[in-house]
Amino acid sequence: MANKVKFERENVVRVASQLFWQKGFHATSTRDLQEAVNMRPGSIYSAFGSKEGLYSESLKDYTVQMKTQIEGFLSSADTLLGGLRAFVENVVIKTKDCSPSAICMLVKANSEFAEKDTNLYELSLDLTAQFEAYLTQLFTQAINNGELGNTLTAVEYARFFQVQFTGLRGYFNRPNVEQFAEPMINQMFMLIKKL
Amino acid sequence: MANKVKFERENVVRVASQLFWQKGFHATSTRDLQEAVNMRPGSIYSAFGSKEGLYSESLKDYTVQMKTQIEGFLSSADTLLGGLRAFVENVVIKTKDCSPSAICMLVKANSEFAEKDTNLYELSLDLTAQFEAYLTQLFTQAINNGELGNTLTAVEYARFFQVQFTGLRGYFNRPNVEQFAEPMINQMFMLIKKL
DNA sequence: TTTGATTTTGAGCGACTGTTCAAGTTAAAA
DNA sequence: TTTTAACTTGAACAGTCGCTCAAAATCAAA
Repeated sequence: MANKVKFERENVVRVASQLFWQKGFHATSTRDLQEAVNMRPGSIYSAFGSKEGLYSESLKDYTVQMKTQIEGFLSSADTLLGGLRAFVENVVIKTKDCSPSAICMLVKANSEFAEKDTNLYELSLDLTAQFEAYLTQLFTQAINNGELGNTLTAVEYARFFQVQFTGLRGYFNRPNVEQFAEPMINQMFMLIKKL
Repeated sequence: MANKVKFERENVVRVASQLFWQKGFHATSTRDLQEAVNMRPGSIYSAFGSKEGLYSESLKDYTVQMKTQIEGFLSSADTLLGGLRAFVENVVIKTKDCSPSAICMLVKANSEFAEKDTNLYELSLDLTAQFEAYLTQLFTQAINNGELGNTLTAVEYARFFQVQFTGLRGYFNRPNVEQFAEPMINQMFMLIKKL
C-alpha cells in the first residue's frame, strides 16, 4: 500500500541536531533546516509536526548519543574514572574543532529556554535530571569498586562532576585556551579522587 | 537650542539589559524592548543605532554592574576570599529569585553567539577576557596577602574560580536544588584554599 | 513671542518567520 | 495494468521581524 518514506529519520535528526546545537533554537530558521536535511517543509512537518517537534527529537537524540559515547569510553578503559576522563578529554580537547560548540547542547538549551513554562524548557530539565541520574549510577559503581571513597555520596559526586564538566566546557568555548585544557582536566580528576 | 532627551540612558540600558539577560538576544524582539523601556522605535534607533547596539551597551553595562557588586562585597569583608564568597552566595542564593537568570549574562552571550565572526561574539570574548583579568588582579592581591599560597599562579586561581562559578550557576539554573547551594559553595571555597 | 535645531512619534516598509495544503509523484496491492 | 493510499513538493499565507522617516512636538536661544 502506497509509498515509502525517502529519508532516514536518524540521519535527519542527527543533522538537525548539529545545526540546533551550533546556532540555538531561535537562531535556526526552518529554511536553514530544510537546506541542511534536504527536505521540503511539507515532509518535515508531516514527520515532526513543528520546528519545536524536530528540536525536541534532536535534543533527545543528543543525550542518547552522549550516553552512548560515555559507554564506549567506559568499555575500553580499565577503570570507571579512567573512562570518564577519556570522555572528558575527547569532548574538551579532541573533538573541539569538529563539534558545533564546546558547550553541551543540554546546557545551551537550559540557558536559552528561560521562560519557565515552555515545553522545551521542561524537556531540557527532564533530560538533565536523567543525565544526573545516569552519572549517579556510574559513581555508585565507582564507590562500590573502591575507585572512590565514600566521603561523598554518589549523587554528590555526580553533581560535582556536572559542575566541573559544565564549567570546563564553558571556559573552553573560546579561542586560544587549548594549552590549559589538559592541566585543568588533570586538576578536575585529582579533585574528584581527593574529595 | 532645541529639545532635550526625555529618557535617562542609564535606566533604559539597565531595563534592556534585564530583558536581554532573561530572554537572550534572538528571542527578544524590538517590540518587547519598546514596551520595556517605554520608547518608540525612532527614539531607540536614534539613541542606540540598532538592536545590536542596544544589546552591546547592555552587555557592557552588565559587566560594569557585576564588578561594582564585587567591589561592594570586597569593601565590607575582612578578607578578599570572604568578599568573593559573599558575592557568590549573593548571586547563587540570595538574588536567585529576583534575577533574570541564574546564568551569567556573559556566559549566555558566549553560548548564544556561536558564529565566530560576529560583533557580539567578539564583544562577549572581550568582556570575558577583561573579567578574567580583573579576577587575576584580585587573586594576585590574595596571594600577596597570604590568604592563598602560591602553588597556583593568580591567573590559574582566576581560571579555577571562573570554571567553578560558571559551573555552579549553570547547575542552579533549575528548580528544587536550593538546599545544595550552600554546601557546594563551601566546597568551592574549601577547594580554592586547599589547591 | 518667534525662531529653529533637536527629539519624539508611530504608521508602515520590505524581508523573513513558522506553517499549510492542493497538486504532483511514487510504489505496493488488486 | 490499474488502482489507491502514502509521501513529496513548493507556492503561498498570515504574522512578526528589525528598522525608517516624514510629520508633530518640544524647548533653549534670539
